[in-house]
Amino acid sequence: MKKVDLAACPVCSKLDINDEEAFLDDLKCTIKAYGKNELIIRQGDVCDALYMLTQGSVKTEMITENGNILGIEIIKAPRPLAPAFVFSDNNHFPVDVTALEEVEIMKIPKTEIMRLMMTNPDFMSSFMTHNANRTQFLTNRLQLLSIKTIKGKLAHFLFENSQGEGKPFEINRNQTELADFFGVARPSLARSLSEMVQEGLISINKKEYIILNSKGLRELLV
Amino acid sequence: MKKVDLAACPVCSKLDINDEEAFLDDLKCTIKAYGKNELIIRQGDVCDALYMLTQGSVKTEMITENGNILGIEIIKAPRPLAPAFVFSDNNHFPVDVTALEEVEIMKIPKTEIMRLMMTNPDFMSSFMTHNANRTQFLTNRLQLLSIKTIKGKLAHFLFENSQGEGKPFEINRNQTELADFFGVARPSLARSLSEMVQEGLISINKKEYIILNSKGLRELLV
DNA sequence: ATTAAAGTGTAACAGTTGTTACACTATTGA
DNA sequence: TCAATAGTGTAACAACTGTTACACTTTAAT
Repeated sequence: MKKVDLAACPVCSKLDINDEEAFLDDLKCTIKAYGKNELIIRQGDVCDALYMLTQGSVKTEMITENGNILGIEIIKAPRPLAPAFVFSDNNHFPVDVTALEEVEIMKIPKTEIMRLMMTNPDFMSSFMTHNANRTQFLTNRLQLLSIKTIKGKLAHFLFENSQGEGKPFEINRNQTELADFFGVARPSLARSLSEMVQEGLISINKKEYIILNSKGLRELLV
Repeated sequence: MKKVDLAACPVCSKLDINDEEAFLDDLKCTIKAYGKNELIIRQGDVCDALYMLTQGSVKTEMITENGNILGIEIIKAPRPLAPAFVFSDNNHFPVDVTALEEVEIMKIPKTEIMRLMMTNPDFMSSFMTHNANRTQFLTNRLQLLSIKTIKGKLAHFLFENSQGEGKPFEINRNQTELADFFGVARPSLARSLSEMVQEGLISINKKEYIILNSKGLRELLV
């Protein structure tokens, strides 16, 4: 079995690394590989186990009832996928999960997770914290979506990623992906971006952005 | 101390009821009362304890950066408030919490929660499930917000609450609250509602709604 | 019963976003 | 190097929503 970097995983980081092999040997789980662009999990699938992404990276996206795509996030190994849903009463996945490259998924039964939490306080604590952080992530998405104007969303998003006025920073999404992330149409996003550049609020060079006028940018949030 | 209906609380329901008194006696916690319309928790407050709503009801709402209000939900006792955030790395409350009537809040330190989870597997399981359900709730909110048209949101919302075509059902929110819930302007919501009534899709009498044409209503989601 | 407050219906207009279409540039693989 | 593909810039118009304003109805309180 390929070695997994347990220490890098948010829910396993506190495990005693010396026990790692024993830990993995004891664990009853199955591993499955997926190719690039393959659909790993479909929105609505029953979630009866913990899906741990051990190799590669995936994207998650929510398909709304009117067929639009709402980008959620990009996840890199090692990290669990939607861990909270293993325990929910209505245990269905809320998103589509698609492989961005060659991917390996470890599927750990719910009973095993329960056993780990019982016997391993550190695992339990990490698991709780990770789920709490996921909730916070969703809350942030909610906040972003609730900003009504595209420029407002952009301002919020740019402030979140910037280190300060004048300092260049990278956004590793293209316009189409950004538009999906915001839940808006691509040409509308492009229009807002070019207007903000014309107004001297920001500058854009490929995927490198600079905030030129944070005061003016902040006014878009008012 | 006023008796609390532990069995009705989602995270305590599996506790042995015979131990209830001992459970509450052992628990190191403080209780505080709030009056109607009093602000109990402010968005951004540090969350270093579990806030358990033991009496009354509250509403939670998110204030966006542009000052708009996004209604989240109405919570009735007994239920914990934002339990997941006790364990998050950035443990700040994501919402304002306001008392809708006379309210009592039990504040349980994080260390006590940890102890309960360690010593009481049923509590742990309930706590996990409850947090998972909360995540699912947020996901649903996200899905609702990501529907772009007001009529689409309404259709989604009405289907969610209806028992079927022709069967009346109650919506216990007025138009202003519904508009906040959807994150739209009140007159815009009223316009959409009256158009949907005129088109024969639904009927409205005070807070009683009926879906008259579910086929037509479903088309608003496409 | 009367008054104040809350909630609803509606209109006109401004503003923002979506849609569609097409030209152009950049990137990638053969 | 070339061709194919992906990504970007932009325009015109339609569609939808927000804003503001005001009349009206219902509810709650005194």
